[in-house]
Amino acid sequence: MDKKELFDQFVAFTAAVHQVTHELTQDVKIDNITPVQYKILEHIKVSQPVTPTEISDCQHMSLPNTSRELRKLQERKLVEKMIDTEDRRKHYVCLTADGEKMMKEAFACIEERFQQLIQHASKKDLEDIQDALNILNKKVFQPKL
Amino acid sequence: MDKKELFDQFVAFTAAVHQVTHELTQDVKIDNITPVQYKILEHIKVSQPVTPTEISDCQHMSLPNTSRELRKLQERKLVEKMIDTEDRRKHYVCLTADGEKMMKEAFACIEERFQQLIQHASKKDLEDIQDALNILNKKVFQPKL
DNA sequence: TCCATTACTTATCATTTGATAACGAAATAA
DNA sequence: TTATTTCGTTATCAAATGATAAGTAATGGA
Repeated sequence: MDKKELFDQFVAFTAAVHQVTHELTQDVKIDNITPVQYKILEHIKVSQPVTPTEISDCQHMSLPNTSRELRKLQERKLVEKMIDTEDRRKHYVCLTADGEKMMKEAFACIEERFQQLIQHASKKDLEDIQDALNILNKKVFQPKL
Repeated sequence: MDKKELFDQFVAFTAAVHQVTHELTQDVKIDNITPVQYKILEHIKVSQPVTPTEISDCQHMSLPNTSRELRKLQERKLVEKMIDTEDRRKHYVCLTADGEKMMKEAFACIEERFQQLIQHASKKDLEDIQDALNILNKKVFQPKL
């Protein structure tokens, strides 16, 4: 087994993943949301409640810039902040009802495209895919330990 | 087999792929290259010779903007253009020796990090990973058809 | 020949994103 | 109490990216 070969395969694979991700998410109709703002909303959606610092770390952006984007999202009533009662420096960010609705629609659109992508897969194919996802998650993409 | 469940798994997986890709490529020492320029160089590296129109399509950017970035890369002697002798409207873009060197170093750096990522994988693990990559490529991420 | 199309360029402008300094309020440690 | 640290904000500036209009040159077809 050639590790170099595996690397080449890995590079091609990640390129394909990025390509497909782009196709699935492009032009998802969410009015006037910038890519960065969408990423933030997506992150809040799956991890809420979440603090600005956590968003900053996970999205690899500075806290001031995170704060700015959160303010814009808040002004548009897509997210809301709450102050931790224990430690009043901490803010918890959640989606508002509007924000939930928008993200739900976005995910529905993406899921529809995804289902189209695998529409021709047999029952066995689907199981194989699931197994493959599990293996790669466990052996390669697993976030630290 | 629940297709909805598979979608959720897929979303989590692609998020993990993007995360790992970011970790592998962040701070790859290539002096003053912007992310977009790096993507272009990467694309040229694996597909050269390539035309501006092809880059424009694959990188999802307009031809004028592609042209601008290529000019900057050309000014820095990282890429060079040749005119098609058959159809003199077409330009073929390639990496210069400097460009090749820079990309080779970048890939070496990324590969080193990748090998670290799978350093604890057994021989069987590596085979499993390879199989999983093949399955996903074929069943899901395969570019059209 | 004239016209339409293709491939690419230049120029310009708006928006998004990144980086940094300076500040405030709350918690914590001395 | 007085530091010091943490979490978050505002403000400002620079750079990267996106969008669009206009232009050139080559091709190919009528």
